[in-house]
Amino acid sequence: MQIFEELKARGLLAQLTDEKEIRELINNGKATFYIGFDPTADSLHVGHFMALCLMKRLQMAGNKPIALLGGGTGMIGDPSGRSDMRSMLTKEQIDHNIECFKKQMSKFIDFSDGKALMVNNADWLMNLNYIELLREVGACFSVNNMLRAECYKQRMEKGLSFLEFNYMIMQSYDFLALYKNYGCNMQFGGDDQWSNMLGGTELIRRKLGKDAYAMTITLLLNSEGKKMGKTQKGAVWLDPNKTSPFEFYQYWRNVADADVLKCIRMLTFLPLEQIDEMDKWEGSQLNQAKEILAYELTKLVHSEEEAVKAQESSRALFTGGNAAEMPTTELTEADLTDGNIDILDILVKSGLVKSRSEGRRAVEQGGVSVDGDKVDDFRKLYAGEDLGGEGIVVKRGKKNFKRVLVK
RNA sequence: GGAUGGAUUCCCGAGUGGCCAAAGGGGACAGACUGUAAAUCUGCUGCAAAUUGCUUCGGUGGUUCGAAUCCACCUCCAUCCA
Repeated sequence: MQIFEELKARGLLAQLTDEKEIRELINNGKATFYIGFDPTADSLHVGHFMALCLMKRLQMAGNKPIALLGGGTGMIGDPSGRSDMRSMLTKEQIDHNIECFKKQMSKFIDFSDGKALMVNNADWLMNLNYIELLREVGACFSVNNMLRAECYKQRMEKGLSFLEFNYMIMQSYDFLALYKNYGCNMQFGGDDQWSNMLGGTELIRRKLGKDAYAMTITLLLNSEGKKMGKTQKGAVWLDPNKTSPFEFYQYWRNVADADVLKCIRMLTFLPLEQIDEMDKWEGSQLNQAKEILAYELTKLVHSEEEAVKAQESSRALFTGGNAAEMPTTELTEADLTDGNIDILDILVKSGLVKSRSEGRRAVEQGGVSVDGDKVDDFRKLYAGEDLGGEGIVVKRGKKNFKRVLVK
């Protein structure tokens, strides 16, 4: 099966400007394509991971990827799919985030020997001259058309600043610049980028009279239509310091039945035949599929070793046993009062709850246990000595565990 | 620049001088049931030394015994006019 057919079979393809041409190019390894990443945070997340996988797949098929870091576009902020304005990032934050992105990306994509490129659009966007840009590029855009673009629609009610309105123009200019400088003839991205990407192909056609192509991948939505990879605490990060491999594993272990196969298909590199086989699974058998999903993704993002550890811990914890590998909080003597610490402090310091009030509620509702025993008094004290060595395993709710020990 | 309407807790949204830590809904969290799923039911949802105290209704001042609520100024947003 060729790459284009594989992408299609995995349900990754959303919209394409020219299906025939794109298939021809990527199946024959003739595409030089780019995907843009705006440095909005200091770590990549699951959405970026999908884009990186796409990059990797296409690279393996002989195409040349360009990872575009949005040092310039990050200064503006993409309004697509947003109901309100992004908070403005400073130049320093953006530079820092870019450094973080670079490190993480190098783990996935082979940038050696020019097999892939990494460029920063600050290199050409920051030096643009306003009048020149308006004459050169501004003339090619119809405001009427721009206003019709899907990505601005939901902002028409809430308000859209001129700053953000220009995002599309910057992204289009990127495509033009990459086309000219690197012969980049294709742009890929999430489906929410569609209108921005079309802006680029249109600009290239007008300025150079050349054809360029755009293709979007399906956004990973759960059965409720919400973007996956988000928890109430925020995004599921790829940085192990922001989302530990165990938490990462657990996120995927807990996806809804309706979403497992879709995730396996779209996110893992497992062969399609094997996935089709799993597709027949039903009911509680799907639990196995969830384990596979969680294991495979943890392996891809972190390492095989981390995946094994996370899986073992997870199994042990949920079958009532004790696990060696689990998020741990180390306390010091300074956290103790007269050699003791109360349960609420333990909960707060381990991050299992945000405040003592919340911890108190959790205990009152019977949601807290220590080493398997339910805690029924929120005033309960623990002696420092009891937390030495292996410490204790504190559980809040069904799925939040933390080992707590005193050094 | 002018006119009008608006900003309330995670989100939507009620509240127009005390009975307001603030209705209702959504979400989140916890419990029951389960398969670490979904659905359903129940509880809960500012902070704390917790039958009490403290801090919150865009910001800053003011009126008042008492302000989310009244007044002044400011900031931001929407709609219409330029």
